[in-house]
Amino acid sequence: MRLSELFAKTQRTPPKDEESKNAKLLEQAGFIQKLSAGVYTFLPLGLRVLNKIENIVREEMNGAGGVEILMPSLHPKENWEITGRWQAFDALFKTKSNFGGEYALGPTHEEILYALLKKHISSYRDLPVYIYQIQTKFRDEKRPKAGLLRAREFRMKDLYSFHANDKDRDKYYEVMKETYITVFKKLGLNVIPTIASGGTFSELSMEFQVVSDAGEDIIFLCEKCDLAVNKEVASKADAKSDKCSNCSGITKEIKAIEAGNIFPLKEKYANDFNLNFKDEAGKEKLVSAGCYGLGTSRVMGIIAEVMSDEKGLIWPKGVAPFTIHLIAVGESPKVKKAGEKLYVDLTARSREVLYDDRAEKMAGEKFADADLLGIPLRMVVSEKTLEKDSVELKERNSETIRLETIKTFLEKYDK
RNA sequence: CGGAGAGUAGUAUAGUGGUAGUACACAUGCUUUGGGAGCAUGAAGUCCGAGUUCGAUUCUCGGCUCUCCGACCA
Repeated sequence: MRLSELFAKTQRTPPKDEESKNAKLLEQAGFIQKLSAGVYTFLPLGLRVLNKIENIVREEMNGAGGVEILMPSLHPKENWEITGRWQAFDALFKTKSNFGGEYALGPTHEEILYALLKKHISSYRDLPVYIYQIQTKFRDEKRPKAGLLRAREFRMKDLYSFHANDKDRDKYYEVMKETYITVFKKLGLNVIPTIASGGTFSELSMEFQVVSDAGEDIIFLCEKCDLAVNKEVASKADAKSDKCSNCSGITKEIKAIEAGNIFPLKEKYANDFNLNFKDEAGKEKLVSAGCYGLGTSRVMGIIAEVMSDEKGLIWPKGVAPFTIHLIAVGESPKVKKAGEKLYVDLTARSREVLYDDRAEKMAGEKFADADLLGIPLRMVVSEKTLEKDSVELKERNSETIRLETIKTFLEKYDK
């Protein structure tokens, strides 16, 4: 993409109506734009990051046997009355049709998926199934905050697994746990699997926490055996603030952000929806389920929150909006021509290049923008570099600048 | 939902009971081209409503919005 074609501008100063680091940086760099509290537009660069994140998640879910679908956001009131959550779910957005009928804007999709599956599950032969979607969720938060970390409208991957028995379900829970660890690694995030509250229908669950002062959660992490327990369930899990319940090591109290959460649903909603199947003996049984959530837009916020310096964002390679930020310095025809050619050649080699071809911009501003946008590799072409048929290369997370001939650089991507 | 703070141009800000200023961005022209350039000209703004006042962007009240702290986060 050419920067001259990117309508979304960077700001020289951070926005005054944001306090959190992720919102400040992402808005200043033109990745997102606030519409109202907790409601953001994803601008071209931000959407690219979000898509990268979601594609990594998608790939891993598929790898774990997940089958993708897309459910509606508009949920008939009736579905939510079946579980009692039309009243019980505080953050439920409710709306009405002008022609009759009330709806919820989906904050989670058990109410829809269980109803859907009644048509598709009737025998143990139909199980297990692993169904997921990546979709926009709505939660009427009393106080949205911290940019993408707690929003009213956000993106989430939610996978639901359905099993013939608890043992099978527990096995898949472990599969998902490993899958989540892999996913976050690919996303470039260090997560701490943490024992947490499972809410009303299961004793415990597992959260994937990222250490950050911006976090809303406090976890107890053992320095010796790496056992982590969310403070909210410390007593339940027999964890203490200073001593590990597992190995008697010392625990630290750390602030963290929840990036994902997996937990058993057991038979709770199967009971509400009467979702059952015939086992081998022809006996009717309730389907046992698990639920696995991962906030993809929140992950984008977390990365911005924990990976940056005073100059701007620093994206991990896997989720960066582009792999190369190409800058043409100066306006000489020679440089312009070389820049164009590099852009075309690299794009032809499947490199994702953001080309700063803005003729009217000073070099300084281009460099400042490159730092702000945080693309992993900066490539500069100028009169000076062309004297040696070269380009200048600099990683965003390093100060080292190296010169490499254009030929050598391109050859790396030939075959 | 309780508490606190803040709303002035696209962005960031100054200021005043009496014609609203600066910087960047924007438009036009000339100059400039390796870390947010220079000169000139131009366009663009006081969140909404009521009250006080001859006159309110400024004072008072109400509302709306944003941010932060707390509660909540199934």
